[in-house]
Amino acid sequence: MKVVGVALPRGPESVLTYSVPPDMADRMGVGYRVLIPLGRSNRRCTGYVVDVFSDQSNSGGFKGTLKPVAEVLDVEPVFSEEILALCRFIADYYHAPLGQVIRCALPNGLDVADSRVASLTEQGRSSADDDAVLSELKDGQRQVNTLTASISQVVRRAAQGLITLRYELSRPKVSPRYVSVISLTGVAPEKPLRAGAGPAQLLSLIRQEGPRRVPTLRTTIPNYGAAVRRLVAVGAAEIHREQVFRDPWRDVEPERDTPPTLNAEQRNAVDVICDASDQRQYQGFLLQGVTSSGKTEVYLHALAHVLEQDLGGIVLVPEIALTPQLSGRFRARFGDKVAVLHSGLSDGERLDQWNLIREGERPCVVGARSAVFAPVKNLGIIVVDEEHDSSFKQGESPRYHGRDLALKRGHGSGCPVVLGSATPSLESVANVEKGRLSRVILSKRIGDRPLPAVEMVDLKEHPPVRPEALLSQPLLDALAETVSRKEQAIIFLNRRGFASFLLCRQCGNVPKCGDCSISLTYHRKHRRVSCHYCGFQRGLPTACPECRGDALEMVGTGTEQVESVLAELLPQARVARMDRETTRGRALERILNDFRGQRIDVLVGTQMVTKGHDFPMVTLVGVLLAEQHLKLPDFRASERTFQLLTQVSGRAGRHQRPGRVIVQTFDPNHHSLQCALQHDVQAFWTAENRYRQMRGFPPYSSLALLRVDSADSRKAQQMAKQVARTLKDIISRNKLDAHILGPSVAPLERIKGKSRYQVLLRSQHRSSLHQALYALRSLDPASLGSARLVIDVDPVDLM
DNA sequence: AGCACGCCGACT
DNA sequence: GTCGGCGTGCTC
Repeated sequence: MKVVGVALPRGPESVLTYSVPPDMADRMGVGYRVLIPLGRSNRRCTGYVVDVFSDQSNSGGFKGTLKPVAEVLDVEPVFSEEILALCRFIADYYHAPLGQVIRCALPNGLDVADSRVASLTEQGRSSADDDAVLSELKDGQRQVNTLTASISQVVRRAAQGLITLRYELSRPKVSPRYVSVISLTGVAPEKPLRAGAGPAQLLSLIRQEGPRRVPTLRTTIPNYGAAVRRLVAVGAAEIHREQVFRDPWRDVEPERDTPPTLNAEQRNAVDVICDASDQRQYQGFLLQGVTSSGKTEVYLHALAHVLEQDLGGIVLVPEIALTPQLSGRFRARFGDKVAVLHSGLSDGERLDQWNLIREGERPCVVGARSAVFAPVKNLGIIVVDEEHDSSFKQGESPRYHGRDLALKRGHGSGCPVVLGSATPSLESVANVEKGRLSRVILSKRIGDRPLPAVEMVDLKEHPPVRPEALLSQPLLDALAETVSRKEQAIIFLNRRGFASFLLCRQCGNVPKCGDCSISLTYHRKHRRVSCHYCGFQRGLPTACPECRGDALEMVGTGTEQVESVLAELLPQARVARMDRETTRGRALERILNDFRGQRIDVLVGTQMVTKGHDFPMVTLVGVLLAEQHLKLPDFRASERTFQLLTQVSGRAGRHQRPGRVIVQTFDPNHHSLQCALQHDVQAFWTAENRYRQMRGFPPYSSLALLRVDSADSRKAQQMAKQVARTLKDIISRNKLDAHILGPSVAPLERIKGKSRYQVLLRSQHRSSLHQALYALRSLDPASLGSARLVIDVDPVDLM
């Protein structure tokens, strides 16, 4: 009897063993999804087959009788051995359950599971009007967990014979979509159709234009449903079902472009990458090119080469940069070979893209971090654009880093991996020095255009003329000048809303979110305050919630305020704003198009404006508060600031006209700012490296952040102490070269009603780190109680 | 995650 | 006394 190991997307974290009924044995294997009975109720759940054994001796030490697999859900595997190997690595390295990792690697919404469904019995129906629980079921059966009544209430009524409970398999949330297509059989209708009527019109339409999708006839054929039925009835036409691919490009005109000629540096970069690809060998590259040096064109040429060899490629980009413009460039070059995968897609669109990739129809994938799991066959290249970007790290379990997995997958698949950036992470630079990555440099901007001149405006010398909007005179002058030349400007401030917080002039109180230790941000447009961490909102308080005084003052500048003050000070300019608030749904596309089409002169925005955009007429970039992030309690604060400044500066002067960047700051001497001013990446690394080495931070050590969350603050603190004690114990008992920092209260002390305490585990050797983390599993999980322990390996921020 | 079991406070 | 609340433990 065959036996399989099944990993589950949620719930039990270990791989469970099931026997395989003989009739299923040849219809499944590793990579198939199966339904398996679970628990004493044998509720059926989706699981992933990760092991197949030919007999029961390999069942992982489980003693009892194995339950049989209930059903095979797929006709072909949904993940390959290659992807499974990657998932196992992630489960190991990031200390996440294997099933959860596999779930992340697959499109959403495919899972099915039994859920408990309640319906009324005859007896229940007769008393339904006098019982709140029963009356909810009058319109038919309902899933028990959607009822307002508690489970025990429902169970009791079931025992009384008022309700029947049974399990029913939920439908998958997404599945392929089909449409009916009508085509001609070639058989002429026996009796001639009445000329001019619906059926005759339809017949001649199909004769002229070929098979039609039935729903499209609605507007062209009178009474189209009847016409279709009639044509089929007389034998002239037939209906078949055809899959429709929900297309994210639906309304976007396909463009074609011709590859430009590369300069010598670009040519060289493409050549070395293609060489590695031709040899089907893993090699890691760091493509370090100043902004506007044509990195994307290098990717495009390398991909073109790979696609010519009938191999596939994956391009990972930060979510925020995955605009229609960027993916449009790939589509313009490679047409229907391109699939996109990002959070803006509906589940249906994503499933269809994923299936097209799996079937080999779309060998080129452009997507956000989870696209590293894309089922591309015969990978010839993986590109990670803006590799330094912290959004490649997933903020929830499994907390993987897309860039590191790209390297891992390339290693496993034997293909080159290209990490591109103007401001590489210190980790990648260190990997160059260790010989793990080969550095390829693009030192020249396209067309030998100079880098923009960066000027620092010391806000102590030039106090903002409008303090509430952080706008100094030099910047305002430059803006006016730019607009008068019919050129465009970008103003960057990494803070949404109108005012960052309210301050009571009487008692000094700053209204905070009830669930988070975060001050509430004022949004003028909606006259509301909101918490940027949990989304809590309320109307603008008229009085101080503490002292009831009416002296609430707005403090701190956000993009909304900058937009409004600019509109007032520069009435001749058309000012728009781009941040999370103004870019809901398709609005991002509209703003980008308007800016590109010069229907906007000045674009005020958050981080969103810094990434990858290419606007020819932008000649001025203003940074309102450059040191904004330098004071954060995070060892990467300087690195972030340098990267952000360099990226945003790179938006200026990308085409014919020279660019100018004005950086406002109260701290003009900080080395991050100075290095960005001089465009001196090398100097920044040298200084930053020295600091990291001295303090023992990555890349000179490996870190894991252990965070304990609990609604009960004392419990969280107590558990963090226990985690620290356990780790200390493990370290000394095994003589590990690792040590811990903390426990300490997290910099963001409370989020969504949970108090957070943390312990930092640090080691020179990754293996010691992992040994300690493995041993941590001996921590009695029961002692955690209602507290939750989060393990974040290689954290990108320590907040 | 979901579900069963078991131990305590609020009612008849 | 019992009902029904929720904390704790298990799922091949």
